[in-house]
Amino acid sequence: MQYSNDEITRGVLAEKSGVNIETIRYYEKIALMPNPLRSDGGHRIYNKVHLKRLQFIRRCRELGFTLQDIRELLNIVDDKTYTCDDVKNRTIAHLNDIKQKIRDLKKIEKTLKNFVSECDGGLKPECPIIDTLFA
Amino acid sequence: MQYSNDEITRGVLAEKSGVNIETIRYYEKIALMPNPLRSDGGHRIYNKVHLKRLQFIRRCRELGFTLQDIRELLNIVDDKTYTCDDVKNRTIAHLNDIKQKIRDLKKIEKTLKNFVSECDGGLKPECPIIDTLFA
DNA sequence: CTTGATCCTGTAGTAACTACAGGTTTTAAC
DNA sequence: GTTAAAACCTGTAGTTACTACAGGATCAAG
Repeated sequence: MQYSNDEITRGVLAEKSGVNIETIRYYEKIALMPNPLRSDGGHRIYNKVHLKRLQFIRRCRELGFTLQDIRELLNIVDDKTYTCDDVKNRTIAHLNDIKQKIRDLKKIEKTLKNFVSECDGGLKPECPIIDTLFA
Repeated sequence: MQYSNDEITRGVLAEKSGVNIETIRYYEKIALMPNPLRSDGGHRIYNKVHLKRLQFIRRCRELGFTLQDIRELLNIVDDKTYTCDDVKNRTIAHLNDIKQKIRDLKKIEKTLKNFVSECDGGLKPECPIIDTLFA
């Protein structure tokens, strides 16, 4: 069995997409990726459509979308029932989540900075950080 | 069986500490919390020392420390082998993680904002966000 | 002494992967 | 044509930090 010009193995798909080879199988299991064709011996055969879809998923993940978000996006794209309005609103909702996370982390950052500034870095078993957290 | 002045049940400990009642059992299982005394009938009996420890854990979690970080902190505190220097360094290391996370999220925020600004919010199945992610 | 609240245990589910074992197929070299 | 290594196959288990449930026991109040 030979893979023709457009056809690639899972390993090659992993390389080209930047997605872990095991993760590809995982996405298939949870039906984010379709069941691919198989060789006579049972090896998966992928093509450019799979690659595009997997890259889409990877980019969405890098932007912090959950797999559920991505599933919904892919569904409306597959259906062609999506609108720019819908996608925009989903993106805004996600952006708001991200903003909230940044706010939360900044609060933590501030607290940690205060903690660090109160430590003399001495070598005795006494520390204002521990004292505060145990108060 | 009666719980005396200092002694409290798991439910009360959960309330006072702000930690979920099931989570308390989880922390015991993974040995972050010690095995408490038991009543004749097998119910857990906690006291103020448990409460302090659990609050310490909760505060650390709220600051984004992992359970492994907290385990190490508790170990050196229990041992009395901790120093201000050590705690300070751990805190700085964690602070750096937090800073990195903020940077990562800000990058995402920027990308998402760009995406949103490019959408006209129309009702047709065409959207620059989808186009970009699928490119 | 009954009843309802709380507790007990073990186990399973969540998100999003990642890694492994033990076996088969494919490919390249000879 | 054979062999050996690389890549693939499957199912399953592990990761983090919980949370929730079922089915039963205990506890406190009336």
